Amino acid sequence: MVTDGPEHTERPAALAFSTENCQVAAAMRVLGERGTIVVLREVFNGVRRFDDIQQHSGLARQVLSDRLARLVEHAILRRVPYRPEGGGRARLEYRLTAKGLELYPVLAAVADWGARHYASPDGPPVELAHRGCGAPVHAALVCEAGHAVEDPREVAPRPGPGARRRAS
Amino acid sequence: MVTDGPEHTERPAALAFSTENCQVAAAMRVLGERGTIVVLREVFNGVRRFDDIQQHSGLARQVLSDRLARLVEHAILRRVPYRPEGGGRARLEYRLTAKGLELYPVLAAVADWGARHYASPDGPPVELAHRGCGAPVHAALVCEAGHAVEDPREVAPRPGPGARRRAS
DNA sequence: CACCCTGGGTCTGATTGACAGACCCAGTAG
DNA sequence: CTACTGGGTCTGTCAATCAGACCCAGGGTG
Repeated sequence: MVTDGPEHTERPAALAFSTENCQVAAAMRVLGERGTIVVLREVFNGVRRFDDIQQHSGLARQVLSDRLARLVEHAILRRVPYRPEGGGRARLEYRLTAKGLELYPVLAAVADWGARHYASPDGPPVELAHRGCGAPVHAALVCEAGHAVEDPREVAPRPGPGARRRAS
Repeated sequence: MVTDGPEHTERPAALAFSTENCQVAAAMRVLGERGTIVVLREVFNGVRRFDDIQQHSGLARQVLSDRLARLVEHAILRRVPYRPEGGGRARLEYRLTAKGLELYPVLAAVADWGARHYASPDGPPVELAHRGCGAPVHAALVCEAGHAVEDPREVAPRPGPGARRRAS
């Protein structure tokens, strides 16, 4: 289906299928509001308290409040109360759930693409490292037969198990 | 840095660094507006004409117009005029550039996460296949030493070459 | 030639989302 | 008791998105 070839004379196959249950659309309903990915970047980088996230990300306070609430509601983040060791009142931090940690490939892929195309001359300010060996970590495409898919042109979308014909 | 461990008593290291040149933020300035990823989904799936994209995605026409213009401006998509074979007026389609194709890991990662957490009982309506062998393709984390990183907890963010101290 | 149709937009008033700044309340410490 | 701080919430203003209508250019047809 997706090639960059001369297919403009045929109706694309994808048009015949419904997008109602599309996994990309469903994910973007959760992740796609302004600032959500940036909030996740902060938490993945260890910045977990409301005010720290707000100042480091530059997001407006009630946008941040809304985004955090939604991420908690979707079980991507959880609120963890704690007491600072030097004493003082109970505070709150936001931590990733297992579901939230599964967003690491999304964040890594966005970071890789951003670094490749928009990095400053010095390179990106953050890189991901493999704890085992210290080598940098990247997002990649791999197939279930174990092949590394280096060229995006080797990927073809096709109808999946939940594909439904559009009523038209 | 990012563990889910008991680090809440220390200031997170990431706070000391500026986010001004962050690759995630830079990418999200391009990709993060409402509907952009969904537009890219359409084009990756072979839906390339304005009206087809509009109807299939459900986006409002001037939001779509704006998003397409921005994607063209950022050299992610290009406009290609063509003539239908049965005759008729010149038409336009939107095609991915090489830079645009490099977003496949982003789209795949989003799709994987969406399918895992929000798929309908039948499963996702679209899957990606490896042209060489036909096996399904996924986004994965790999390190530069060649290891597959299966557990997100094995990933640690660290300051990269472009890391800059915050003035505070 | 005139007329019609279609494709890729653009426009408009109404609704919703984001902003800066101010404010609030609860939990501590002194 | 007062003061301070942390995690929010509120308010008026501005920006983004919506549905529906409209526009214009490039064709084909009679």
